Amino acid sequence: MAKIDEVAKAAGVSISTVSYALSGKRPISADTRARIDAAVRELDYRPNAGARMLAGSRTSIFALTEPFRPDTHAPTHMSFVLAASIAARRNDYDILLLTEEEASSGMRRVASSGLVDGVLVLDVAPDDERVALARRIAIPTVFIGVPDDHAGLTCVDLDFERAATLAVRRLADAQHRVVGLVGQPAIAYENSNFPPRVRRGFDAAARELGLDAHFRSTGSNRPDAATTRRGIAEMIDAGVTGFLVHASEEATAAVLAEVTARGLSIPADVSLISVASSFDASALAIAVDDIPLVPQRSCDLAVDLALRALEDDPPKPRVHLIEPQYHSRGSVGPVRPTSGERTD
Amino acid sequence: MAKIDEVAKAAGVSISTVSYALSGKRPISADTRARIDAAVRELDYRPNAGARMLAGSRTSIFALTEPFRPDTHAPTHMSFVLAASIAARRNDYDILLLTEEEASSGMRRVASSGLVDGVLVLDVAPDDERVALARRIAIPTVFIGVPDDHAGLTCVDLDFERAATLAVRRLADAQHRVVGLVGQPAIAYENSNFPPRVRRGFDAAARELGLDAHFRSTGSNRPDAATTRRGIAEMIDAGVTGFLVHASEEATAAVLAEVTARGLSIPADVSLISVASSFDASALAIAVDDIPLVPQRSCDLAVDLALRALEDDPPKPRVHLIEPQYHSRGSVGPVRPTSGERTD
DNA sequence: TTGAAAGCGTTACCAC
DNA sequence: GTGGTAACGCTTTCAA
Repeated sequence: MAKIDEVAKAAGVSISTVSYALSGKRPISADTRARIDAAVRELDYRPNAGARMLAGSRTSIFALTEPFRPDTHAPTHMSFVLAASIAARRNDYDILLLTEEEASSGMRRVASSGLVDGVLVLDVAPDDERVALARRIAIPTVFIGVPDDHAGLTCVDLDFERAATLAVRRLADAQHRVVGLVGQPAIAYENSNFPPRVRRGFDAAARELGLDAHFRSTGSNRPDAATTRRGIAEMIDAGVTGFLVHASEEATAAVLAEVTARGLSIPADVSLISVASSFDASALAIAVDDIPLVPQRSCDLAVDLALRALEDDPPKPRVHLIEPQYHSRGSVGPVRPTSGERTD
Repeated sequence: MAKIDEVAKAAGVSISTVSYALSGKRPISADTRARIDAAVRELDYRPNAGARMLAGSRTSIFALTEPFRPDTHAPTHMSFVLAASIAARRNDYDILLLTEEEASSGMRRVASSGLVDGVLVLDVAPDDERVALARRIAIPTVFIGVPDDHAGLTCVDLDFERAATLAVRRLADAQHRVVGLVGQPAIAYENSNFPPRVRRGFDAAARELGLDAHFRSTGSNRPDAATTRRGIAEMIDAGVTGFLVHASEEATAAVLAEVTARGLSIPADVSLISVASSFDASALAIAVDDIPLVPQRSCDLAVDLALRALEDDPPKPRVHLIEPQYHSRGSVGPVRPTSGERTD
C-alpha cells in the first residue's frame, strides 16, 4: 500500500521520474533506475489501479463476453477462457468476465464506464446480437469466431473451411472416393458459427473432387452416444472409407470403437482425420491425424488485435483466418484395393 | 462519455448532489431526484470506473481465482464460474478472472494494486497454496470449498459429510444392509477438497448404522467408462443393493445401465441416490433421488460474505456449511424381501 | 536526464 | 436538503 511519493522519496527522485521509470516512457539513467527499482522492491510498491485508470487512458482490462449457452461444450469453452486469460496476462492485461444475459448489456456498461479498454467476444453465434453492440460502443471489439454479418468487425478464427477442404484432399489423395463427416449435434449448426463452415468446406471439396459425401450429426440438442454410433455405422454401411470428424473426443473415440468392433483397422480399411478439435487427438486409443483448433493461437491473435486497435492509427477491421495445420499420425492411408467394389 | 458536472448542470444542481442522488447516501427531494434522473438518462451518463475506484474506497470488482486443473470437471466448474458471476452482478459487482499460475500470484497483484475489493477462491485443494496468501493480503477472501487448514478463513460449501450421511440413512431406513459408493476418479481424492468429505460421511454413517460399505472410484486420473462400469458390476456382485453416486452424470447413467442390463429394476432391486451432483438427476433415463450441489447457493453466500467482510465491523471468519436438501424421486425403496440372504 | 504541477472524474467531508 | 471543495494516486505536459 505504499504510494508513488514514498517511492520517490526513498529513491531521492521526483514522482514523475518514478512514474517514467516504471512505464519506460522516457530514458532514465542507469543509476537512477537502480535506486528506483530498489525502492520499489523495498516498499513492495504496486501502482494503484484506480489512479492509473483515471490519470492514464488505459485500464489494462479487457472484457470477455461469453453467453454460456446450454449447448456449449464446456471443456472447449474452458480452453478458450483460459487461453484468453493467458493471452491477456502476457500483455499485462486482466480479463473481466461478462456472462449470461450480461454478455450483451454488460458490454455497454463496461464500455461506457471506462472499466475496460476493449472487448473480446467468445461463443459467437451466426446472428449474434453483440454484433450490433460492437458497432455502437467506443472501444475496440474483437470477435473470436465469425458471425454472418461481419462487415466492419475485427474477427479472428481458424479457417474452418480450409481445414475441412485440406482434410478432404488428404483423403482424396489416398484414393478414398466415399467420405463421411461426423459433425456436431444438430443445434450447433444453428447456434454456433463454425460447424456450418466445416460442413461447407467439406461439401465443397467433395463436390470439387467428385467424391461421394455423407454427413451425420452426433445428436440433436447435445452429444448423444447412441445417435453418434448409429450415424457412424450407417456411414460405414454406405461405403464410407474416409472419415472427417468434427466432434468431441467421445465421438472420435466412437468412430475408432465402431471400426474396431467390425474387425476393420485404421488406416488399412478406414481412414480418419479429426478436424478443428481442441482435445489431444494423439492420446486416443489409436493416434489420429488432426487439424487442431488451437485456442491459444486464436486468443493471442485476438488480444494482439485489440491492443493494436488501441494504438494511434489502428488497422482496418477485417476477418483474420488462421491457417490450418495438418498433423500426420498415421490414421490416413490408401484404400485397400481388395475391398474396392468398383475400382475403375 | 458525459461527466458528472454535465449532469449537474443539466439538472441545475451541484456535483455533490448528483453523486449523492446516484449513491443514495443521503436524502434527496423527490423533485431534485427526478431532474437528476432525467439528466442522467438524457446524457446516458455512467460514472467513470477509474475515478470511482480512486475517490471511493470500492472498486466493485471481485477477483475469482481458479486454477483450471487438468482433472477439473469442466461442466461443473463452468457452473460455478457462471454462478459466481451472477451472484456478483446481483450486487453490482464484476468478476475479474485469475487463472492458471496467476491464480496465486495474481491474488497478490490485484489485492495490492487495489484492483479488487475481495477474492473468491474456486477449485479449492486440501493443501491449497492460496490459503497462505489469503492470510497475508489485506482484502477479504472467501473460499468456495474447505481446505484442510482453514483456521481464520471464511469458507462456504455444501455440507458434504452430512449429505452423504443423510443419503446412507435413507438407504438404511429402507432396510438396505449393503451399500456402495460410486465415487470420483482417484486423483480427485487428493486434488480436491470435497470428494474425501463425501467418503468420510459415507464411511462414518455406514459404520454407525452397522452397514456393509463398499467403494469404487470411477477412474484414476479422469473418468473412465470401463472402470466405472466394472466397479459398479463388482459392487452388485458383492451384494450391494443401495448405491450412493458421487460422480458425473455419465457415471450415474452407468449405474442405471448396469442395473437394467442385469434385468434388475429400480427401486425394486436396487436403490440409488445421487449425492452432491450439479447436473439434473431428474432428467436421467430413470429419475434419481438426489442431494444436489447447487453452485448458485454457494456463490450467493460467498459473495454475501465477501460484502459483509467489507463492512464496518465484519463478522468473524468461519466455515459456513450449507444444509443438504434431499429430493425424492422414487429411486429408493425397500430391499426386496425375497432376495434377502440373511435377514436377521 | 530530471522536476513541478496541472489535470483525470469521482467521493465525501464540512458548511449552510 | 443542498453546495463547495479537498482529497484520491497516478500520468503527462511543460520547463529546465
